[in-house]
Amino acid sequence: MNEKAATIYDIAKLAGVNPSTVSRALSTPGRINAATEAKVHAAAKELNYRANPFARALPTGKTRMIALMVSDITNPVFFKVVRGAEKVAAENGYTLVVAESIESSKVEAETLQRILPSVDGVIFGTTRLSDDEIHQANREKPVVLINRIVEGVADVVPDNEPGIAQAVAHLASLGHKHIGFLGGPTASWINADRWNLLMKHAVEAGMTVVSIGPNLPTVEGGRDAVDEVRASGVSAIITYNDLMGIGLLRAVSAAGIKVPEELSIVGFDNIFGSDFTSPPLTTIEMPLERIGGNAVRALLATFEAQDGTVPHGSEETTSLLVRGSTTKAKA
Amino acid sequence: MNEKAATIYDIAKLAGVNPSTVSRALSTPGRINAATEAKVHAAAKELNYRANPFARALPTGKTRMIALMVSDITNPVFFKVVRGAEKVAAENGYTLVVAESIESSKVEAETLQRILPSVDGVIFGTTRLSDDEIHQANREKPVVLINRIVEGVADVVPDNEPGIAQAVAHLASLGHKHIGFLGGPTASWINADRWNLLMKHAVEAGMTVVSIGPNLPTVEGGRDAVDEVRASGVSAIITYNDLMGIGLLRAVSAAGIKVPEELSIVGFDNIFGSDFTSPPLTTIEMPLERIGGNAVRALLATFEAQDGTVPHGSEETTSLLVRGSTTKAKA
DNA sequence: CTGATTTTGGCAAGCGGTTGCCAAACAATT
DNA sequence: AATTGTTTGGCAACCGCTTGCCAAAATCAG
Repeated sequence: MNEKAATIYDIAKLAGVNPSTVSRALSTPGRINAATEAKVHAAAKELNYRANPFARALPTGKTRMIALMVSDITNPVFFKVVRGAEKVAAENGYTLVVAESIESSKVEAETLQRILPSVDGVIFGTTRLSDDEIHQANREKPVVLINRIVEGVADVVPDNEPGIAQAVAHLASLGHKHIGFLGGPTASWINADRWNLLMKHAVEAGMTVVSIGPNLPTVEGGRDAVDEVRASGVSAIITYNDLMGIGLLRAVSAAGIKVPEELSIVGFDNIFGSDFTSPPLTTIEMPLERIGGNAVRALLATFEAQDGTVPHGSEETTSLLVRGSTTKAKA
Repeated sequence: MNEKAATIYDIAKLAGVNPSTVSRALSTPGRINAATEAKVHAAAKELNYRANPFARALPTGKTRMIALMVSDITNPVFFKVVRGAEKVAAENGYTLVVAESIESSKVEAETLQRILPSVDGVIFGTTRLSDDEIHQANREKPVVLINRIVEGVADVVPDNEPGIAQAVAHLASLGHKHIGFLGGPTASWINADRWNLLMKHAVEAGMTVVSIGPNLPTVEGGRDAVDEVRASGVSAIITYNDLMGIGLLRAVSAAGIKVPEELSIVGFDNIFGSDFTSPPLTTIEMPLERIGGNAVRALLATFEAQDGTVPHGSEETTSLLVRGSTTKAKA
């Protein structure tokens, strides 16, 4: 429980050199004589030395830790994002701190305050923070936003358009004329983006499209939309996310409406479990793991960039994944 | 991006006192005069002071960070564990670092080495590490194990027995005589525990029980068991976890076997999505969120305990959650 | 009102690294 | 061989906070 870790002073003594030499041998390869360097490394190995990250962080200000803030860690959308981020962070010798804001901007702000001093930068999953608060954070430490665009702040947002275009084309080819969009959080940038793109493509395809909700972006939110969906008379509906799609699918089936024969449903994200339903949910896939990884890469890039430029967007894209919840519109 | 944070020296200057007084005012309430303390607090507020956690960690050795190691962060079993742990950690002013070992003991050992110096203690979700490696880690920093018991190391393991007893009783009351257990990782302590308890209770209930697999503890692992399950002739099967249960349910249905009429299936854990299937999976519920929270509490307790005692077990228990995947055995 | 006791707050030494500066040692140049 | 240029590695200050020690100030007893 209490083996005291070796310090550079221990190594210095063992190797018969000055602590500063040890420091340089370990963190500035080439700065000192190769033979001395080898001797120091040998001593370090022998003592099973691992640098105290705090002692290192003090003078340099660099902690090699990155925070990833998510609104709800039990939301499966984040699983793969976290994995992708964790993987890239570890590859680069960084440690990822995952924090949850429990869908509350107050908690999020507090957590941010608690964590900010400990990390070199922050990635916001879906944040509830205002643009101002984000700018404020960005003034202290580099920030990367996932699925949101704020002027002057780095972001990673995949292109929603291909997936939506494909989904619309898919529904059009199945004869759907009047479709719906079950909306999620109105404050959400991505919700607006998806809705706007859907309108654009639906109109271009000669369909009419209506907005339903907005509801909570959860299974319950989907379930609660069944009356409104039914009342709207649409033959197909695209939901803000899979959670809502799954909730809707299950509630609608329970109400005796056949999916997909009487109602086609398209989700968004391809989360874990979206293929567990009967029928399995047709969905627009987001490359979540790559998004998480790219967010970390973007953050690391801002660490390098002394010119203050911030990376934007992403080469990532979305695409339709046709499963069982869509079929021909009833004649 | 670069606003330099205020230090206790800035506060000291503003409040007209010595830095050490500031330090005491902030971290040892009552140590100094109430008026002075108030003055310091006012100054701190004004400068928007937040202590540099690294500077604090250096002399004290306490980082107020806890690591939670999980084998696979995309495994839904961990979502709630992480949430519970994060919540309790935050409540106590600790920051949770979640690390993933990608189901590899090599990665796990490396990650552990990287993280250990930064944290006050470690919680192992399902670890692949050997008892020796765990003891080694426990020698450096306090360790808490979830779902595993190792001599001399603190653990949080809920009682599997009630849930299994209830599941057996449930199946017995439905007329099942010959049941199966689809096993997961053989090296897993909890897999053995579940199997042993199942044998005990099945025998007591006058049933026969066979072990099938072991397979991977994933949806694929469940899917791959369909032939063996079919060959075994069991009328009901309990799977090591829900992932396997879901995989089996879907594969078996796809093969034309009706669930639950021809085969009853009981999962384990009640993970996210286990109610998405048709029929929804009957499962033995684990109080995952509480387990995560209790693991953190256990760790915090060892921080306090100077006598080196380690907490064991948990008041948490398991219970059967009957949904749609179980019914009467065919006559 | 004086001596003893308790409060209060300053001083300074760390915690374990990093790094600018400099001198000694060595190599290269004429 | 003398001079200039490079390496190499030691010294010491510093990062921001904590804490043991001590003296001055305030409080309490007698």
